[in-house]
Amino acid sequence: MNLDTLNPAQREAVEKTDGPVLILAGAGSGKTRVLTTRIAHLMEDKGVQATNILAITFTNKAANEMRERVEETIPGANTKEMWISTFHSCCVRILRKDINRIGYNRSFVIYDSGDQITLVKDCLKELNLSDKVFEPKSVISAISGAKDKLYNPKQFKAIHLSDNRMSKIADIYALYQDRLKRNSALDFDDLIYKTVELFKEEKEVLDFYRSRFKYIMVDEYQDTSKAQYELIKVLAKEHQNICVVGDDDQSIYGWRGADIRNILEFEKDYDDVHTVKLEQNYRSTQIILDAANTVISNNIERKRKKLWSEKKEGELIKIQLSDNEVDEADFIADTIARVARRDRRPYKDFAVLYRANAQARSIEDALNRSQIPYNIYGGTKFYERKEIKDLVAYLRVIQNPQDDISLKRIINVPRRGIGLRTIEKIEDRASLKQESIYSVLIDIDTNSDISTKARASISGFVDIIGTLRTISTVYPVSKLIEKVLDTTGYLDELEKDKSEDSQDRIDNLKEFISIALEFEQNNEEKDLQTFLTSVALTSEQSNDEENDKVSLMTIHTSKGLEFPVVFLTGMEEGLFPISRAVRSMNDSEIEEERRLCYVGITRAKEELFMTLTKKRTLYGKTNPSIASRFMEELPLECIEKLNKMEKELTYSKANYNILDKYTKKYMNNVNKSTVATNVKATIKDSQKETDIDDIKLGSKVHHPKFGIGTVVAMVGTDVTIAFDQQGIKKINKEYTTLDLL
DNA sequence: TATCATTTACTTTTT
DNA sequence: GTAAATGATA
Repeated sequence: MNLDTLNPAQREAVEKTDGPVLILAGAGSGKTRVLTTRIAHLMEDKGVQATNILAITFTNKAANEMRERVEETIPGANTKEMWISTFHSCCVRILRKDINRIGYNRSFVIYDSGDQITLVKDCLKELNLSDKVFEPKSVISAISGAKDKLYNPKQFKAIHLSDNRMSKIADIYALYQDRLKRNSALDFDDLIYKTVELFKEEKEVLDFYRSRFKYIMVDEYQDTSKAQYELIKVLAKEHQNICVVGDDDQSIYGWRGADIRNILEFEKDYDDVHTVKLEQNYRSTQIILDAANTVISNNIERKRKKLWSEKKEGELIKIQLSDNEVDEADFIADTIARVARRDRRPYKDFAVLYRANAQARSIEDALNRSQIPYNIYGGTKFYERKEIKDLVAYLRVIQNPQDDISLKRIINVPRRGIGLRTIEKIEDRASLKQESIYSVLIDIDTNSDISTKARASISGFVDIIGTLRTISTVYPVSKLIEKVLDTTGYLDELEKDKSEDSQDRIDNLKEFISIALEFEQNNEEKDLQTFLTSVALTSEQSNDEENDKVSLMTIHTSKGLEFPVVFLTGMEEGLFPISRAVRSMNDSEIEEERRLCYVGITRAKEELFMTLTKKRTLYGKTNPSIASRFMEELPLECIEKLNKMEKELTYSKANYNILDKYTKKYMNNVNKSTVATNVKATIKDSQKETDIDDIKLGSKVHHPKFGIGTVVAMVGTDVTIAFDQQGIKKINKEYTTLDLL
């Protein structure tokens, strides 16, 4: 194995194969190259068998890339025996083999976040808890946090004994787990949690994998959770041949359970850790690196490192201030067109990055206007579309009829006259008998409290599922899907409706069939269960990367990618760093935002543009902007302002306080008025309109529906009015006729 | 029970 | 601004 092309640090990281190794790999320092070379070195020079290697990544994409590159490095290597996979698919593989030892069904289904919400709602109903007080989303994030930290419901309850709300959530957690098990389902967090549990409880299983995985490598280690950390630790316990690669400065998934301490304290957790820092950057110009280094140096909690490059200084970072998001987008489109022409760059050299998906729209519009082709990454995912989820629910029920959540989703889709009342009755019966809904459906005839009509529909449904179940064992998945769409009448229903929307849905379903066909071609195991697993664990949409298009994505999504020209947009307080207005951010949240900014800057190879606006409309509300504090952290010698920045706009303590006050006041008004009433106060198509400028704070007005009131607040296009009879209401002045008194 | 109107939420999301 | 969830009505 020739290691001469590596730099000294990279070479050290490759050659130090035994014992714990921490590789701190800065952005663009060639870490994938180091990892693949290391695997090749293990096999070629150290005689390690492929079966003894475990390489863990976070994305399927990274796993595939790594496997391909190992194959390139050692042609003919038998990489099939090597486990190069994501945490989740690695765990599924382990669990499918042995989860029955801890009381689960080996043919479990995997629930996505949508299913989780449905299940939590069911649990809330059963516990008679309000979903207003216990918002399903926040309940799930609490449960997910608990699982990431390896707390079972009992432990979770014990920790939060003094906290009433949290201890109620612990009860929900307990029921939630119970229901998952009864449905033969695991959620994403369970995949990790249950594997750790399996290893803890079944020594035999643990020993098997311990002796198999003699060399373990973990990529993106800064993103591991406590549970993932524990999983690796327990596997590596004996041989200690564990190599983790990561960059604490690129830890941007703290909100998803990633525990940055895992990487910061790796040296404490293992004995005799060999640490290698990869600081030479092969990606960006020195100016871009200087900017990135300076910004990130404002973080306190980090391992010191400084990226350097042999590349030339390069272009200054250009900063553009626009009036609003439309102008910002136009600037981006114009600049792309100009630079593409000037430097003869293909469109795929450009990326437009933003903090929130909602920003994409205006950019899309501008690119469309300029006829610049683009690809959007992220947003609503393919598998989250209603029709796809319905279809997947059918497939799941076929594979595992115990899956109540999926069954309830499709029992009346398309409508077959099994209404809410009937379902409720069946559910009651199921929980009484501690059985699955499907088993109640099967002997529905013995059920007297259900109408004959409903009973007929139900046995029709049971017949359909029964037939499909029989077919499923012999048909390939693509054929099975066609059968499902056909026999359930799902496709018919869509075809009857001639709307554009339905045509889109039909196209999506066809797309799903071709995904199934592709699956059949690429996999040795072609059964339904394997297909469903792959659907659950894959979210990447096949964006045609071959094409010459500009890339639009969030900064999160851009991690690990690089582009010659990058636009970082919306560099404004409140948007980046983002804040949820009411609650101001704490230091660690700001540090994570700053790391995100670091990730964004370091995506650029040659040119970087940063854009911001004077005022921005987001979610239908227009607010004045203040420059992001990260702009102030850029070294002056690295930047060039394309237009003059106004003083009020720059980030400073004083300006920030003004914004803060404004935001608080704004939030107060919104809360008060929306809490006070549920009555709609918007009237469209009004004949005449009162000139809005005439209305001032304290004005007496007459509203056609609510009568006389006083204006107590005005924000954006919303007027909040205290009515004499109806209480406080928020009214959109653009759509309402108000008579000034 | 189905459909329409109205309200509500809305950061990021590798699996 | 907008999709999805909820609530009111036929």
